[in-house]
Amino acid sequence: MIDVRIATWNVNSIRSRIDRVEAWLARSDVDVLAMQETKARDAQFPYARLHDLGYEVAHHGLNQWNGVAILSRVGLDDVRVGFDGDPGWGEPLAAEARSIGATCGGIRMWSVYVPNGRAIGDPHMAYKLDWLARLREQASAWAADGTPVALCGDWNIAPQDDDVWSMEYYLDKSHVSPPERAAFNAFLDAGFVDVVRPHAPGPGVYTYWDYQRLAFQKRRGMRIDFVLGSPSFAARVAGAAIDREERKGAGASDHAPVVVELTD
DNA sequence: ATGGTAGTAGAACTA
Repeated sequence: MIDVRIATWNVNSIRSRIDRVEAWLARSDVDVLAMQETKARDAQFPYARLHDLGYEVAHHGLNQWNGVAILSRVGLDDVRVGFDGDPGWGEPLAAEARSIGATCGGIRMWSVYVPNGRAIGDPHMAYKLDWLARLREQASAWAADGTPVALCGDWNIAPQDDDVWSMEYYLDKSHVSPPERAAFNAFLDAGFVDVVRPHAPGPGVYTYWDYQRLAFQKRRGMRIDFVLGSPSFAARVAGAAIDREERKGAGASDHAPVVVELTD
């Protein structure tokens, strides 16, 4: 085992964000990055520029939507695209590019982009809940033998009232509904731990701010990006932080990177 | 005020 810095970041298009991603990797010094919403097919992904920074890269992208990747400079083995039981979407029903796993520095990393339920009662909401239930089943199995597992990504759920800038605003909207929170809490009940919250407690601590209505400037955000660690992973967490500085300025993603430091 | 921004696209869809 080695000391490792891992991170998760919804980049909202790798092709439009590659300059900022490169600069952030250089100054953040992370060893492993789980990326979501690359919005690119594999053939469009800028592998070479990330290789030049010293990272091995596994990407899964089928079209202009979704897309997930894992970057690592501490090994990238046993890459797995998707998980058993992914309910899929569309006609014909097919798994979207929302999950990829790899073993990096002894950690089983997963980059997950949980479906956006859009609205209460929307068919996308049922898909989201089903997708999460299936992922939880698999995640429990991955961690059952004591393997350190990290489920990293954009969960599109704000599990606690303090995780949104206004519960009044989100009343009866997606991301805060009881079924979504139950789907998230099922991971905690299964033994996974939100390893960032103790090091970045709320209220007022978020990972996502809408591009519209000056949400970032008005501090109107949501905490929806999480690293959920299995017990053996959580035991090694020495620190964590949300890099809200990266949300600033022209050309920022609407999500901030979330960094977790592990010790031996 | 049923808006606003940003991404993929090259019109509308997604978030």
